[in-house]
Amino acid sequence: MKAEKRKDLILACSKKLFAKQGFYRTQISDIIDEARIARGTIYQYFKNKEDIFVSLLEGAYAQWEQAVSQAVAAIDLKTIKPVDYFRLRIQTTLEFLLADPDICSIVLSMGFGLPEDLEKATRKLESKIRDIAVNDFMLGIHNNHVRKNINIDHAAEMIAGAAFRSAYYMQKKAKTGDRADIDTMTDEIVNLLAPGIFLPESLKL
Amino acid sequence: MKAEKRKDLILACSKKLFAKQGFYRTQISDIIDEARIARGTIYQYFKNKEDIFVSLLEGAYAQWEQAVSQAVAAIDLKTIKPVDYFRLRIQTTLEFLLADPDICSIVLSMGFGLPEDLEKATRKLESKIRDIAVNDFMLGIHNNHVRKNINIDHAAEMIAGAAFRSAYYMQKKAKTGDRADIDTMTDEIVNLLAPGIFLPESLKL
Amino acid sequence: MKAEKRKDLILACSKKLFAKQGFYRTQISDIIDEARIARGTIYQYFKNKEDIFVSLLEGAYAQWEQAVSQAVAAIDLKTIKPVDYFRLRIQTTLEFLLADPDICSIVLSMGFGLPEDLEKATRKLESKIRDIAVNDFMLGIHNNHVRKNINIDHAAEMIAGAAFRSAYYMQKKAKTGDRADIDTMTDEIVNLLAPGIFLPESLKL
Amino acid sequence: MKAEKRKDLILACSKKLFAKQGFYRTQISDIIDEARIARGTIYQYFKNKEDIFVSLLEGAYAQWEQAVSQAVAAIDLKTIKPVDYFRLRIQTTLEFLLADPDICSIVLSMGFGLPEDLEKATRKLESKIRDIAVNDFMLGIHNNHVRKNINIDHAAEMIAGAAFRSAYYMQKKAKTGDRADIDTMTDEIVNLLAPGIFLPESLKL
DNA sequence: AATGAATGAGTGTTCATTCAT
DNA sequence: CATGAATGAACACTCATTCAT
Repeated sequence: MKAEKRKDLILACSKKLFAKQGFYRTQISDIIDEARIARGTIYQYFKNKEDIFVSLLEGAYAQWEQAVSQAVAAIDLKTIKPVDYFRLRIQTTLEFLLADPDICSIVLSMGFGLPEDLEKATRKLESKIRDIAVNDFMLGIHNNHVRKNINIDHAAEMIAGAAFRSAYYMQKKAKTGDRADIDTMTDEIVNLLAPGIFLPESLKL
Repeated sequence: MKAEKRKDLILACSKKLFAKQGFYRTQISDIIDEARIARGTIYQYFKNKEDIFVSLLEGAYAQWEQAVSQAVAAIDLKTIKPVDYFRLRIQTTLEFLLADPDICSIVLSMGFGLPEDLEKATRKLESKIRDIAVNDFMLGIHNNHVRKNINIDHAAEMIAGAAFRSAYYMQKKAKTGDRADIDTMTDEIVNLLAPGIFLPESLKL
Repeated sequence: MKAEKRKDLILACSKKLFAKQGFYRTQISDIIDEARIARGTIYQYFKNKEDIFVSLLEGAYAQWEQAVSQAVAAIDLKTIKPVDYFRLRIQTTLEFLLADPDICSIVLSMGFGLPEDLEKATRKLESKIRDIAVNDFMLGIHNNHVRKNINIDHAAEMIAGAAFRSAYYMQKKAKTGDRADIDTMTDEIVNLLAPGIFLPESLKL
Repeated sequence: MKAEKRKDLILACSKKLFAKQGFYRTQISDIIDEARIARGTIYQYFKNKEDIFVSLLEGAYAQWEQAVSQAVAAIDLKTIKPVDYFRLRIQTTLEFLLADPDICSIVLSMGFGLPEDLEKATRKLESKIRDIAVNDFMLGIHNNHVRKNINIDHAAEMIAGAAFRSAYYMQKKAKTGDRADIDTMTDEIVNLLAPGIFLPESLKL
């Protein structure tokens, strides 16, 4: 149990540093200073610096999956209105991203200039968010709630972009991430995007 | 003139490499191999590696400003319809980003993990796009075309995100960046966002 | 007694590894993996890695001394013929080296690139073999069996070299080290060297 | 040309250090101190530490081949007596080993505990000497100069061992390596080994 | 102006040893 | 006694930058 604590400590400190300085500018020295551990200790828990990074993102990915499935479990899919379903998705995503703003920064800011493995890990979370949006769109079109001429992939891409950007915006504006802020932010996103997505009659429900 | 050629060569090669591999993974060795020049030559034209990066982005920024002012000069601000003005903005931005997909990659992907100076240079272009959106929104509200309860900053942030993401999406989908692709893409963005921005009567014009 | 077992286990595993990989490439991790003990346990029985190495060689040295004295005790020094005495020396040495091929590898292959202490321990066995050869030569000259113009030191050096090399050769050729192989090998060494050492009349005895 | 000088300097200093301390105890720091160059300079000429080692041995190997072919070119193979041919081989080998005592130390002392590549490079010279001995033996048997019941491989192994050991012995005894010393040493080796190799009538020639 | 050999501070990683449990 | 997590000095190697030619 102590060991797990240690590993988590390293992950927590690394996350903070990666978020602030990125992968390359974060040195092993920074991490051990932050975690107040010895140089060698890191290598008892992680194969190398890349391994820390990948572990971090995979942890975040697991948390995200749990958050999404919890959110869906809490609603009645039979009666929920399309726009409210959309709103819930946005809200869940924002909550998750703001609960872990460092991961949000890392995913947002880590670019193409990473070794293949890290790149892949970084994009996994993003692409999963996109995939869910794609699924929702297909269902919405099938149920006659979403306009038929929408380019699903492109729209999903833009919505993912808008969500991440909003989370980034909240951080930048030093929004606290509490319920009120998230609700306001969610409303703004929904107000901006819903009219372009849903058919008028669905919107009026 | 020979000298200017040389400088441009270095910039062109660096841009390509920065776009593909990022700032940190791109080594001076890569650049001199690509440009087929000697190691020391680089330092005749640039103070250091960061200087190349900043020059690159400032060049892109200058081009962007020119593109934007040209686009505005070409239209009649008196008669243009609000949505068409919006469409033009999106189109100009997409054209610019796709004319220089490497710069697009760099701006999109270079994250917080850069030295302060580079970070600033990277964000400059992005923030300028945002600023113009903010101005347009304020004008639109004043002229009663844009709904009044919009959060201008946040909306601008999301639109910038959507634009960059769309350009990234086009690259990924290997769209050629020719007129037809850009027009389609522009329509999709406008169709998604315009209903959430403009008042119904403006939209119908 | 349990403790002694443990110490022997560490020595046995270390010997195997040192023989295969040498001193520097053999890590403490390798030894504990091989011996299936905990990291710290090693330091309960040995001061450090060097101490294991020295213990190993000193054990081998003790065994060698015992083997040599046993062999001499078994013969009648009064009646044995000079060449047979030589043959016995070679045989005893080969038997010993092949009984413990790992030690043979270690002594043969561990070179000058060791810390002074280890170097000394490694050479002790070799030099002892040489010393005995020197003594034998002196006796042989005194008794008029060995040609007088022999350079004793040099000859002893070469004979030691030949003996070790033969043992190495046997290992390499996957000779089993059983009696028949050793006898053949002994004959070959004696046939090669004896004519150059002994006076013709001694040889004919 | 300057560059070649530099490479040779690094090789010379490394050779000295490898001979004295072995591969593992010789650090890059030692080499740069000895050669009075900067850390990075080494890596301009060699891929890594192992590459220096291998280059060293391959250089020695090339020199050895040249020495051997020169020696054979200088004699009349038709008229030379078998023992004199043997003596010439021994002399050539000793001359070579003593001309470069550090290489001699390295080959003699580097053991099995090296990475595969280094091991192979180290053994190459040794095995070449053995191969030549094997060839000579086969010729000698065919011409009825060498006794037929000799085990060629084993004898070659022992002769190689004796030769290297003799060179090592000369170094240890601080023999100067000049002609007189080499001649004496050669005679001693020939006197010790020739009677066990050649048939009596060949020896008397 | 152009070159590319030389530089050396800085980096991730290893591994023998220690010590609290 | 046995354990194995923790340690940190030591290591090979990198790479942006300099500077003599």
